[in-house]
Amino acid sequence: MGHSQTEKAQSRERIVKAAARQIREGGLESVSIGELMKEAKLTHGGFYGHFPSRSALIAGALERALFEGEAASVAATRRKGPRTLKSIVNSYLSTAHRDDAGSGCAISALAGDVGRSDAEVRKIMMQRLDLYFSEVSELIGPVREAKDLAISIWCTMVGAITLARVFKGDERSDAILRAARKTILEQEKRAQGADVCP
Amino acid sequence: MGHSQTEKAQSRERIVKAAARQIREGGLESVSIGELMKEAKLTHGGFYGHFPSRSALIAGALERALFEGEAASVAATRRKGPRTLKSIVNSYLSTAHRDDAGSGCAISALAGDVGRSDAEVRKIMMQRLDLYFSEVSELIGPVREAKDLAISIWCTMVGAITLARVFKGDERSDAILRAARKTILEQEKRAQGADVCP
DNA sequence: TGTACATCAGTGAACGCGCGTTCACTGATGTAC
DNA sequence: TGTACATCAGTGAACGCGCGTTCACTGATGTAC
Repeated sequence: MGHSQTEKAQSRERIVKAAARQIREGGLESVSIGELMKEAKLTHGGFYGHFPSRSALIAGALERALFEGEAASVAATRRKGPRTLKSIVNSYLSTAHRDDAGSGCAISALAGDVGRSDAEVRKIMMQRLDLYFSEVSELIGPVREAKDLAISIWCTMVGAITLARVFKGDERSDAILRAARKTILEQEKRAQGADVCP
Repeated sequence: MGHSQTEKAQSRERIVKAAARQIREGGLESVSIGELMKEAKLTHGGFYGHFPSRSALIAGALERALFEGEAASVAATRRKGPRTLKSIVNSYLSTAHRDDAGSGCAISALAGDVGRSDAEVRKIMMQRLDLYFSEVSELIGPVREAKDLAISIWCTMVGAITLARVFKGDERSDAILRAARKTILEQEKRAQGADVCP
């Protein structure tokens, strides 16, 4: 093996990709360097040519997982026309998303773990969440308190996926997703018609 | 040391109590038998006189954590008069609860971990969640879709505490709790006045 | 009441295991001449 | 074009460490007579 930048970069890519999936499936602490390097078709010793330590990898994997999770959501919604709050909520609170944590949103998969992690790791997720809050807020439109509603909607979505996964394999799991979808979409309607009704 | 049932039971109590706190602070996997037994003023070998394995302890600790978390909520609300949805939501989504995961609700602390655990562990949390959904549903009152709203409110509460912990130490953390409280209490009002307005 | 024995919660040394990390080495490729 | 050397991504043995678990033992208490 020579030293083309491309080949090393491809190896690193395989490592990070495998780690980004692993942490979403099994949690931040579920990554074993031996297992990870096998998945990347390398041996364990080579790991330290790419990352200074396991914890540096985890930070990188979290960033990647957040990015991939968002990309998956965009792909799922764009397929069905413009990206609206309704299309985001419906794809986020889908059984497909619940059942495939490994390629889904890293917030619902890892917010609990990240809340117990150090400031560096929490900052990575905080920055993403800020983006997401703003995105939803703008989709709600120029309404009083759109930002608060956007934050609350994100809380509901994250809580719903998390609880639906606790109930996985049970009919109550689907009921949780349905209840959350319904409530969120009603809130959006009321917020946008708020100047009309009372 | 003799063999009074009381003394052994007290030891077990110290072990479970320490574990119930530990899992809420550090996650289900954060329990080390050595550390745990030190906290319980015992040596590590004695552990297996109380539990057949580490995973049996974790199931027991989760049950205990759920029970303690609910007791803490009841204590916090009862202090201020009757237990209403408003008092529950305000104590649940308080900075005190966010900042003291170790004695708080085990759902927000551990739902993410439990979602990745085996069926036995998930069942323990599922049963508790069913109770909580019903309790909130009854507090909302005899309204159409009270159960769905109760479920959705629980999703919002769990998501809000989880995300507020990601932002801990930052002003945005308080903003998340505030936004969720506001939205939930508005939803309750609308649900109960739903036959009036439109 | 006093002695001998049974019980059993807890002790602590020892075990095998998997882990993160280090490091001397390999061998394929790129470069210099 | 061909040869000698430099580079460096990846290899795999070895390390120390903490972990869950086992087990022979201790010693305080309860019980039998």
